[in-house]
Amino acid sequence: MATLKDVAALAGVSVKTVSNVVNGYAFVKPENRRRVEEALLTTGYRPNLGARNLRRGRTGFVALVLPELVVPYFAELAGLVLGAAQEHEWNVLIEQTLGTREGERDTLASLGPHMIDGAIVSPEALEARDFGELAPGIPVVMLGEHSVDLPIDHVGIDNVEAARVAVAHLVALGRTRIAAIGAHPHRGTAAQRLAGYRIALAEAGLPVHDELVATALNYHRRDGAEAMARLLAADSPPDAVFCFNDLLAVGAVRAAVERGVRVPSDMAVVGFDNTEEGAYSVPSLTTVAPDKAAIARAAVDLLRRRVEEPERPPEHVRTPFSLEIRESTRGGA
Amino acid sequence: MATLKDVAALAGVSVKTVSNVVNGYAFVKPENRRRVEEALLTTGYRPNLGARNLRRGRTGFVALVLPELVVPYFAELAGLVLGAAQEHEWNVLIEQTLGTREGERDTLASLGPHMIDGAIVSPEALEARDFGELAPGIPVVMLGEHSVDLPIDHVGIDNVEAARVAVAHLVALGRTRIAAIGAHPHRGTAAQRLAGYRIALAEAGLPVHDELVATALNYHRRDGAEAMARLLAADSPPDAVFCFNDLLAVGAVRAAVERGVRVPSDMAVVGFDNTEEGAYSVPSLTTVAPDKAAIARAAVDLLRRRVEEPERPPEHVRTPFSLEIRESTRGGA
DNA sequence: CTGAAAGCGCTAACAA
DNA sequence: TTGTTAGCGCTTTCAG
Repeated sequence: MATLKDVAALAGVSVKTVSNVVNGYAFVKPENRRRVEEALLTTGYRPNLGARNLRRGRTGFVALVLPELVVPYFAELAGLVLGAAQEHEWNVLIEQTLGTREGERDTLASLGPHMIDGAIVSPEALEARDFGELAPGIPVVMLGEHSVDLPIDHVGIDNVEAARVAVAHLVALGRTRIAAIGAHPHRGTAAQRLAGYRIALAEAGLPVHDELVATALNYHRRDGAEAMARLLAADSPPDAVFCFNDLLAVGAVRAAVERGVRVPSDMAVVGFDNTEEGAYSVPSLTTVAPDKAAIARAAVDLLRRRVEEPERPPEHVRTPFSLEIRESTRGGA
Repeated sequence: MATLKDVAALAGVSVKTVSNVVNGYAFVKPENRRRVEEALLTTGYRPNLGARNLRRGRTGFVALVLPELVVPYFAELAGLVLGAAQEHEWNVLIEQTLGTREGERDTLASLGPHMIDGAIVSPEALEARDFGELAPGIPVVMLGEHSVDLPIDHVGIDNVEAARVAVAHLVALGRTRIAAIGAHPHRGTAAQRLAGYRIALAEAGLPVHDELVATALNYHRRDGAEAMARLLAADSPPDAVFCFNDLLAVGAVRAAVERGVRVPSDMAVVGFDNTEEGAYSVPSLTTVAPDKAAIARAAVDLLRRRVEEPERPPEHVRTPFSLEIRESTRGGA
């Protein structure tokens, strides 16, 4: 593998000149430039980015730390982050934490402060205060949970309002026993969505029945199915359900259908995330649609700004969302 | 950020000793070890992996090059590769090519031979011969398409046989007008699955009707829906369809249902990939289930062996698959 | 405009 | 057992 030195020797110039050509420095004698370019070609020189980075003190890598790639929301988001990062000439290192706190700690710790220029973290189990000690000196942008008190850049939607809108939609349909699936003791977003749910019910003058709030310790299809099974087994089952993500909703729909409960006539279902899966499922899923592309762009952008200017005050970017109304709350197929 | 030198100064020893302690070298005088460990702690030293790698000549990174993370099969596979790589202390850099040939070329080229120890590539548009020139000197393991003539490590299932088994299942159900969705002019796997489809029909003494073979230039849900719409609009529509991936199948089911065609009674559907989505869709999807964990493990393992021993003859690992029979070809819901 | 040389932080050969 | 030192390949003063 040819090095700068090899090229210089072949072209009969110093490494400096070669370096200048490679890095597009303007003032190089045309004759030298020509010879260097020729030598570059014949050697098939490729700069050693590791060495360059060591010298420059940056790596060209950012880490994207997320719970699980099998969760479509994260897969879609990851794809968008990859694209956004590419525009800033960043390569993305994806790390799965599997949602455990150790996973999230280890990941950030193991990369060390040297291999990455920064990290975009979508925390699940991680607590706010972990961040400081965890990634000392690593610029971090946080996704999802909104904790204004933390001095960390953050991007996400207004989860309370989004949940409120979703449940208000069910109310407007005339549903009165509206359940929620996805309550979770330690997840900030879960708490916020639950709050939105409660607000919507209160606004409608509907009581909050505790037995209609189903906990889900994971947000997979299976958990949604199990939660729905529990709700249906109760004395007076719900006539609608707001699920805290699309995966839960898909599982809930499946469990309902298996028991002969028709969606949406017997049971209206709203999800959250607007994954492509939900748009094609039968029935298609009404869902809260965060602007994922905006989230990805904002996160990468925020990270870039923080890298360039480490001392700037942390920023909280709120991205838009909409409610995507589909068959699971309509008459349709 | 503390360096080795800082630690050495603080502990009153040489960098060598500190390096020895950090790297777990056994023979260090206990007294020195103690002092170094203390200095390590008070400085909060973290090794600069970039520098270490520059010295060692390896990077600790592997690239996983795939078309799109929004495709659940790739998301699931990526998750498994991440896990398998972790066991070999590799970090994974995920690159999306968006299925274009340029994307695949650029990706491999841009990383350069220096930032990654190797690459696992799931090609879509890339042609066999591209590989040599593309990644000169980079150890590469190829996923998916099986091209024995290429001197490159490779892992995948027997696509011809898998397709044959899938279609034979439809035949056994008594279906006689069995369509295929997913024919593609340039994809090796598409050609193989089509071959398996033809073999199964031939074995059953069924004719191959060209109008029952639907092309799909992409393998997304939308493409499946469109293909199914075309098939249903024909004079004598099929009574079963074999889709070359689950996404196509999901789209096909949706298009059928929208037109009042019942699955499976009017139209049996088989997919390919065994994504979680298919297991929870309504009706749940019969599908060819490749052992994705085995693929991920084999790929990482093959890559490790190639990195260690660059001159070994290329290997072709064939991973197992099974046919997962669910509601879309059964009586069920 | 270009060359020589220092040095990013680390490992390893060689000495002591 | 530990210290000294030479690089890994690159960028970047500093001279010239």
